[in-house]
Amino acid sequence: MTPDDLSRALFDLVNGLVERRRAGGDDISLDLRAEQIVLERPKLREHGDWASSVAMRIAKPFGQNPREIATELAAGLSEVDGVASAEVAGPGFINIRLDAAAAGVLAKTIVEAGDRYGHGDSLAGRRINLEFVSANPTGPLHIGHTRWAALGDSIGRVLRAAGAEVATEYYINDAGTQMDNFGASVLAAAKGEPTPEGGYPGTYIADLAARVLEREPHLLELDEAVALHTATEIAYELQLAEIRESLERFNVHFDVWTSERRLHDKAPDGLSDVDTAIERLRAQGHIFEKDGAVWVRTTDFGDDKDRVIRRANGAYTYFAADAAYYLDKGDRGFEHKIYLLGADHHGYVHRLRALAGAAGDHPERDIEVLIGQLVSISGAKLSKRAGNIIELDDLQAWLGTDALRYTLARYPADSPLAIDPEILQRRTNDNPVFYVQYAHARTAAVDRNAASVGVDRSSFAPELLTHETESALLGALQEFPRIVAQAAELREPHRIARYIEELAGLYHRWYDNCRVLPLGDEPIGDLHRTRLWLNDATRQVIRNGLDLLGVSAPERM
RNA sequence: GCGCCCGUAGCUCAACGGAUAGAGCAUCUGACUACGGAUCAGAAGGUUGGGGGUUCGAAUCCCUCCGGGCGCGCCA
Repeated sequence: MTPDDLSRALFDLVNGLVERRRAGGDDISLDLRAEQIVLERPKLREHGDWASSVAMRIAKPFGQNPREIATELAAGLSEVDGVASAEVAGPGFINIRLDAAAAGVLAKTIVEAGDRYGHGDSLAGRRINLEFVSANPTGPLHIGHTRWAALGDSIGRVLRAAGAEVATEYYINDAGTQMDNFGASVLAAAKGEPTPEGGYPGTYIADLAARVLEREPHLLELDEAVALHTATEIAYELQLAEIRESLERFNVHFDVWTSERRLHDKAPDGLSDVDTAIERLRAQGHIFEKDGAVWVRTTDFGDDKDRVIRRANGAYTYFAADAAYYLDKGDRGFEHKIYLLGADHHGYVHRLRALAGAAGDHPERDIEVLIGQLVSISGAKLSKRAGNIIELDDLQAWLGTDALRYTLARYPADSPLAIDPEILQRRTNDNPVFYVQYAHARTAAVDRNAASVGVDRSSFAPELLTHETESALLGALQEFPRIVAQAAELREPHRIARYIEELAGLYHRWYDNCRVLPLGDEPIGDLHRTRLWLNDATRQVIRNGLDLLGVSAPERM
């Protein structure tokens, strides 16, 4: 008996009700789809395993008191196989309780599904392009990037779990003046000169300069322009490699790395991707020229002003490469593009939407911009090497990948976040990640102990799982696929974290009340063996949930 | 000035338009010679920034005011 089975049964009952009324001459206009029959997990256990508010929703077209409708539906539900009881409560809620066997079989279902439990097809057939971090390759990743890295990677995992085909992408801004300033800074450091105007501060520049000199000992003997180019290229390569390594260590993977330069490269026909992109926008009728510059009429799509795409001096703006990249994503078959941007870039949202519109796509449907607010952390040491920023590498070394990733994924992106490093370092239930990981380690310990005293999985009797902590635990386990689907739909991985925290709590309470191992010389029975299945199922779901967040599920701690 | 985001317990934050707004921390009281006490049981803590509106029902949607963050280049 899954929630889907239950809502289907309820749907049939509602339809039956409508037909009977119509046969009785009532004119009821109700167009109810099965998806609209939502079952909720009541906050209070005494309200049953599942609850539905459908009677209140359809009361108006029925022209009838919601409690009367609920009473009829509840009577029908009580007859459904696996339903122990269905009662009317409050203004017209139907509270449903499953019988123990119907609820308990889930334990075996989960164990058999394994890593796949929780995965679904709610986004099947969708091809989604997910771009995040995309930090300039001119320095180390900082705390802001760290939040988007954790969040973006988890969103990718959740979308895949919901059946979508996802490409995670990192856009490398390796063209433009910031690269010139970067190279000039490195070269100046190599010469022992002070940081030039507009250059990058921080001792990491000096470190890069030393490594550049190692690679190219004759750098300073080169012609100035050649030296600048050489320094820029080698430092760029080293810095980008460092960024990739930081991300890999942080358990964040990108499928595609796109270089902005590549978009400016001339093809054999003399046209770059950027040139082609502008022509494609022109063909759509959204390009005009003014004051010697080339513009995109982004105001047609809600932007507050039109945007220059090619300056009067002939140089392309950042926006031009972005247009080319956007079109490239579409050409590679991604209809849906998600961008994860920091709050300081929210002014760019209208431009991106306008870009989609100007390219002939749907500006609302085909592009989605998620804005992440700032994150702060008290007591973090500022990176001297990178000029008073907080570095990802330092945070990771300080707090650990698991604690950091979990914490950053635990809150919705759109609210500013203040992290307390003291709590993250504690190994008690103050610290949610340890609370959840400990619950997992405990399931593993129970498993080991069960094996050592001979409790095996040779029988499964779900009707024995009657303790209130068991039905509570089963109820939560049942919910996991819906939580994953919802997290994917809303792009909110924090829902996974909140869920596994609740699950861990329910597990600990069950553990305190229901023993898997026999006590003293008590003989091993079906109840012990069945509880071992429930232990396995909980372990599997906690592990699957942690995996969606990129956090490890330790067997021992 | 215009635009986007936020305002919930002392703190950090939850809550598909649903029932008595929930967790953790901090505070107070309890439980180990029983599968890991890194745990569990309980107490206390709120006019969801203010005021209107929409409806069976609003922290959630709309309007307005107050407070905070961020952004408004032929920069990237």
